[in-house]
Amino acid sequence: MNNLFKALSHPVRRRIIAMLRQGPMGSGEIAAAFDMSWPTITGHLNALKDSELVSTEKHGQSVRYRLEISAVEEAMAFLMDLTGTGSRTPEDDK
Amino acid sequence: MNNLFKALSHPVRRRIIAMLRQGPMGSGEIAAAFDMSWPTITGHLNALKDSELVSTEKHGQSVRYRLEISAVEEAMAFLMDLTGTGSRTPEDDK
DNA sequence: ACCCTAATTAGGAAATATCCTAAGTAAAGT
DNA sequence: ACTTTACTTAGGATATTTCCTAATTAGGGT
Repeated sequence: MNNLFKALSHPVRRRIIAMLRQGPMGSGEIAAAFDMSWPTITGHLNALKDSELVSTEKHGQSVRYRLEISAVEEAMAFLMDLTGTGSRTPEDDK
Repeated sequence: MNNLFKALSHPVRRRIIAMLRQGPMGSGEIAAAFDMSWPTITGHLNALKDSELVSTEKHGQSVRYRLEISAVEEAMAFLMDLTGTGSRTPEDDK
């Protein structure tokens, strides 16, 4: 939960997940879209993986990154709870 | 937008906004709920104010912090766009 | 005027994040 | 076996965040 919002807190990582909305992409393909070194992007991808916002899948020598909607929904649930009037547990605050 | 997610990225700040769900609170009242110094909590409150997730209102010598639902909704809109299939603009990625 | 209560700002130490270049791994082609 | 392609890990400089204590501001009461 904490890693989730931390992952979302960087503009580059948000842009990456926005890109992945259209479907899985390779690491290099993602890196090419940014004005930063490939290793830096790998670092951001690792952060996204730690947060479970993305998952990976090897396809030969390339690695495809896929957006994990379930994690996005988890973040949304937290925010929804803030706007709604429903009941909540202390669990939500972690 | 960036400040918004950055504000949400710290567990203490998330707990604060969860507390404010039940209504506005004073700075000291909030600080008392944490095992940290009051100035540290003031720092977090300032971060929340910068992100526009909370607003303040002076009431005599005490300051009340209020949750701003509109900012929560802005964050939610970003996430919703990720899960949905609707069209999107580059504006969203900021 | 003086003090108390409520809260913030200042300054600084320690931890974490962000970015780079260089080096390493691993699959695929020749 | 060697090379190329695709990508990650290692190491390190710099920037930012997080937290503390001490000092300050501001309103209210006596």
